Amino acid sequence: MAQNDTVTRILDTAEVLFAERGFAETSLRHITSKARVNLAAVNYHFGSKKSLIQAVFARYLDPFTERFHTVLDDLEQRYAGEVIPLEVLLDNMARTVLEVPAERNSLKVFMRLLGLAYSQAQGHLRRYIQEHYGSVFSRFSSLVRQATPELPDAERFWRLHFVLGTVIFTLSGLDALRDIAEKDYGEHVSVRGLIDRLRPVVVAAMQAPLPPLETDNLSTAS
Amino acid sequence: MAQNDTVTRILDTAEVLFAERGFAETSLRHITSKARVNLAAVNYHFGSKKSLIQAVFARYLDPFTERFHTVLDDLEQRYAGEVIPLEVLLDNMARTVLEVPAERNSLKVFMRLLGLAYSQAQGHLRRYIQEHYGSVFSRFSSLVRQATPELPDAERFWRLHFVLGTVIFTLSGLDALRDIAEKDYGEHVSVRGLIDRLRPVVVAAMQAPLPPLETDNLSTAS
DNA sequence: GTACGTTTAAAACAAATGTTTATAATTTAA
DNA sequence: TTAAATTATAAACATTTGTTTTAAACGTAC
Repeated sequence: MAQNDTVTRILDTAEVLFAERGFAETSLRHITSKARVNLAAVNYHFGSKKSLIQAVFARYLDPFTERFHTVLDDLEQRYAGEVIPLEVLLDNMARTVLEVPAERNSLKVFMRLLGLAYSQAQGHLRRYIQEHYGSVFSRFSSLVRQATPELPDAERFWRLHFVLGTVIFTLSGLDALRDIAEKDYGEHVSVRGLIDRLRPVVVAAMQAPLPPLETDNLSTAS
Repeated sequence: MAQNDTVTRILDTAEVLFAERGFAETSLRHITSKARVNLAAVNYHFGSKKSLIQAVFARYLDPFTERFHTVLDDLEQRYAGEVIPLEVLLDNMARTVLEVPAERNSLKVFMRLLGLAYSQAQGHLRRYIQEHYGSVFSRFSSLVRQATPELPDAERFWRLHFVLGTVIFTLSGLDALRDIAEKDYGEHVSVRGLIDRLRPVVVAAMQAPLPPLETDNLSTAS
């Protein structure tokens, strides 16, 4: 057995199980038995379950950030000081997101993991992602800022997260939704088809008219 | 001690802890100790942890569906055969969602629970919600259909879920986002303020131009 | 081939989990 | 007031969890 075969097999199995059932609901014994690997191997190679979770993310996010940085480099060079249009930015991001997991297991797993990273407690994960990959997001949102000068900063911040919510929520719950869509509308939808559907919606969301100024600020509900 | 005091105290504590940490990450001992109630009380009053989770949801969703049905009754009567405009439908739904938890703990908890119901495994919960509250959603989406006749059925289906994703994702992760927004833009945002921000975005998303017809269907990625 | 660092293996550990049981306390009704 | 039903309590139960330990197998360089 090659030296890193165990590590790879653990990661391959873990990412699928995590995506299917969440982090807390997936035991190391489930992972190791399905991967046909000894239980202690996880702690030996990764140190702890937390580190394993982080390693699963790193295997997607490391190549993604690297590629996305060069994509942004290319764009900045091509537009040479000119403002990069919003749709170009969004399209390139989508394309990069699609490319990275294409070689590996599946995009579905990746998006589901991203959704979990948001929704599950796992404070250590949020910290890890923020710390290791926060800079790419900063660079991207700075470009988005130049592309949407008409938006107030706070408004753009919220809309980016609105859009992020749409994408992650949809793609991470894709399986269930796809089943319904296929049953009710007899239509098989691929991930790429979904992204074609998302594009006009996302662009329209970012370019929606500004909300009316809030005159009263006597908000009560927390 | 009043007879149902224990039940109420368990529910009050459980919903907060569930919303903070998720279902699997919240132990019955944590709930009962914080609620100053005996551990066995949960199994005595609710039967199991799963049933407790369902009861937490029922306490929000039962009054919501009841109210929303009468709201829809009123609307149908007021528009008497005429098509109810999309914005009216969305506004009324938002208002109903806001009203129900206003009297109780907080809207934040409710939305966070909804987000968890989607993202956590908890197959029993999805089944429970579908079975008990599926009819309201059916009625609502049928009205949305009449309000957006220009949308193909499948497209409307997906856009409704896009929008649902935005709202649940944003409101369920509200705390973290609000902290950032307040720190970076020095702006305190209330839930109602957020909904004012969401309204134009949601409407724009639903009315976005249709995606181009997909000519090639040779999708590869799963 | 021997010695040494690395990896795998089986077993055991300590802690935490949901649930059940047996008993005590309390409320309810007659 | 007393008998019965309901609710609260403490303890124990049986699993499951992540982690550690100890020893065996493996590979590699001298």
